[in-house]
Amino acid sequence: MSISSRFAVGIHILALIELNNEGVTSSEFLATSVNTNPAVIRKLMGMLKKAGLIEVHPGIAGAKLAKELSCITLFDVYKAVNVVQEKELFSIHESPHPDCPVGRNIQNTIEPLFTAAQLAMEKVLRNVTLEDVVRDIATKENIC
Amino acid sequence: MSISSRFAVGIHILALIELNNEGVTSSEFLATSVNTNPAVIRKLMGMLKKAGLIEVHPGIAGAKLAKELSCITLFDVYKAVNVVQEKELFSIHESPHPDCPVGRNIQNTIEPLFTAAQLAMEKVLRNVTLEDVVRDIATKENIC
DNA sequence: TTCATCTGTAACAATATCGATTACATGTAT
DNA sequence: ATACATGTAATCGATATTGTTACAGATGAA
Repeated sequence: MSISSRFAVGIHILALIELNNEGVTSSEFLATSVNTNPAVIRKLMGMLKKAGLIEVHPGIAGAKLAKELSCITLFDVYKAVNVVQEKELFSIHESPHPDCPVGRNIQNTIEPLFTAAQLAMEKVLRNVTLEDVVRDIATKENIC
Repeated sequence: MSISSRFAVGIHILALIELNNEGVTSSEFLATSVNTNPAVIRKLMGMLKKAGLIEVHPGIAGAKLAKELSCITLFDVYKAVNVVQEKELFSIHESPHPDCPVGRNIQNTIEPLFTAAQLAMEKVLRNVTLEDVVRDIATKENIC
């Protein structure tokens, strides 16, 4: 199991919109960089738009960031592209047998533990902004 | 996307082996409590056995814990049942375009961030033992 | 107005994983 | 020998992902 690459692609899209700030960042342009289909990009752009992260308009080429880079965290992207639902990173088997002490309690016992683990992961995502990502890319470019 | 319920079922199995300590914990007994098929349980028992968490023998009914409850963490179970590979909780799109500054750096930039998030989640799992789980179940039983 | 170009979106296929099911080989004790 | 357990492979339906095609709708320029 892996979390959908929509998350990684979403980050890619936002970083490229920023670094291509003076150009027109169309779905086709993005698709070439990501190496996928423009329709896939447009679907993701729709999600990012709905989450208020980018501005994009029908018939008008190009997307722009709707927020400061430093105000967009990886968690914002993660929620925008809908890869993991709240409290559902781990799935719990349904309908364990109620006549068994373990069966009738396991869900309630495990759920807060799983949620805590998920929140710890998400906390790391909250503490990284797209500015950090873009800066890292810029640094790597200058070194090479 | 959700992490396979094999993890939750693995915890269920180990907790029930403990609480049924004086009885015979066969795959059929476990399957009834979990509400699934005995073959599913046997497959999981094989994984738990391979990881050194339980003892179980062909032809002999019942499984026993191979370690102290307090020495088995949720992380041990998580690794045993093979639900998430190292550094692969998040998937990253392959083959981004090397002619683009973002395309040629995004993977290296993102990977450590994703790994850090995964490790934070796993750290929580390392800090919970099956003893904690069983104690919580026992507490819930006494209250009811 | 007409046309080219872009976004928005739906439908569909290929692939992978999960969980359940069935079947059967193998091991053990009586 | 038989009864019963584990070990394991094959298969199936359901679901999610990713890519692909197609087309409707919006926009701006000729």
